[in-house]
Amino acid sequence: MAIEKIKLPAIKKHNSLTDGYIPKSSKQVLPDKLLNALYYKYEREGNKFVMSLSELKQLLGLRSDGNVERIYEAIGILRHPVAVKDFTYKGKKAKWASVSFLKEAVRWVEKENFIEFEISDMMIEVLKQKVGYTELDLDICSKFKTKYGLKIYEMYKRYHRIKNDDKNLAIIKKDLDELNKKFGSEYKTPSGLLRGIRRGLKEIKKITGEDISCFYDKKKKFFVFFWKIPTRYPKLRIPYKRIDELIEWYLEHQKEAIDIKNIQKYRESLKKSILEDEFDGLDILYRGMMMYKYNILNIEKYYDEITGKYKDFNNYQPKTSLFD
DNA sequence: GCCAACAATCTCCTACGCGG
DNA sequence: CCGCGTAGGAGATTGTTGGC
Repeated sequence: MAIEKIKLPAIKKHNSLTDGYIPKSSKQVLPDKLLNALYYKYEREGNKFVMSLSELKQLLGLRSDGNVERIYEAIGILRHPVAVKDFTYKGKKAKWASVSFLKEAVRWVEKENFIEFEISDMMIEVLKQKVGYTELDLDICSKFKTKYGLKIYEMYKRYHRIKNDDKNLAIIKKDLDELNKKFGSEYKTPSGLLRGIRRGLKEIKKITGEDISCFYDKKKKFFVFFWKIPTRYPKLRIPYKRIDELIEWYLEHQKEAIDIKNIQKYRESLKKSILEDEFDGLDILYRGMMMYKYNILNIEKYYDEITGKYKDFNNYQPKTSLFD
């Protein structure tokens, strides 16, 4: 069936946990990936939820069997307490607190293939206040094998379009202490840390294709990360009257959408991201709709390469033979 | 000091067989 | 079907050493 050729973009997930506000994850990426996966569930289902082992493995990007011990270990790390200062919780101001991200995780005998999680609301609040939101794509995050790659990628997503003097270049500066904290390392010299950074940048390039560079400024004593800011397209690139139709088309072909509890709210968030041109894979989706719903083959006729905008099409010719 | 090369250890992933 | 344990390999991580 032709329709299977359309590759739909993954739903975006928020992640506010990118700045090392978790216990030192030593040499592993897994606790970081687990954090992303749990936050993803938290956003959808609140602070208590059950998750099957297979779903968890999928979210962590583990394809093989027999990783249970490693998962237990990662869960253990997220239960370590962290000291946090100066935040507001439920209208009250706190000076200091000792909090752990995960309150408890249980695997009951009677429900063997599931793990029951309870996440700390307070910790989520702290993280939101301290570091804000970063949109991450779990499908991409789960592919990382090195903590350097994942951490730098999270930073990259967070400061993706950061403003600088040079409008075409995003620049982030961090000193040795900040990065040691971020990576959970204890390097005493910049050169040691640079090795890991280079490996991470190489991995990011391999996984996402994004080109990020980094060097150490010896005089000012900080690391400089920089990348080209992609050219901005006009905000709305498809005809306005096609937006709702495109969302319906997306939902029809999006298996994950079945799990969404508040479908109307989800529709609104999709619309907003299309209006702001923040919807990953808009082109593929829109072209897919033109091609498979309307049987339009000369798509380029409606697309302006320079502005990235699509002209509307009027020739309504529904394809009737699609499912024959 | 920094860096490259070497080396020891660790992590991640897969394949396979076993048992429910 | 699912999960568990194990073995083994690729590659990641980190410490060390010698040269500049």
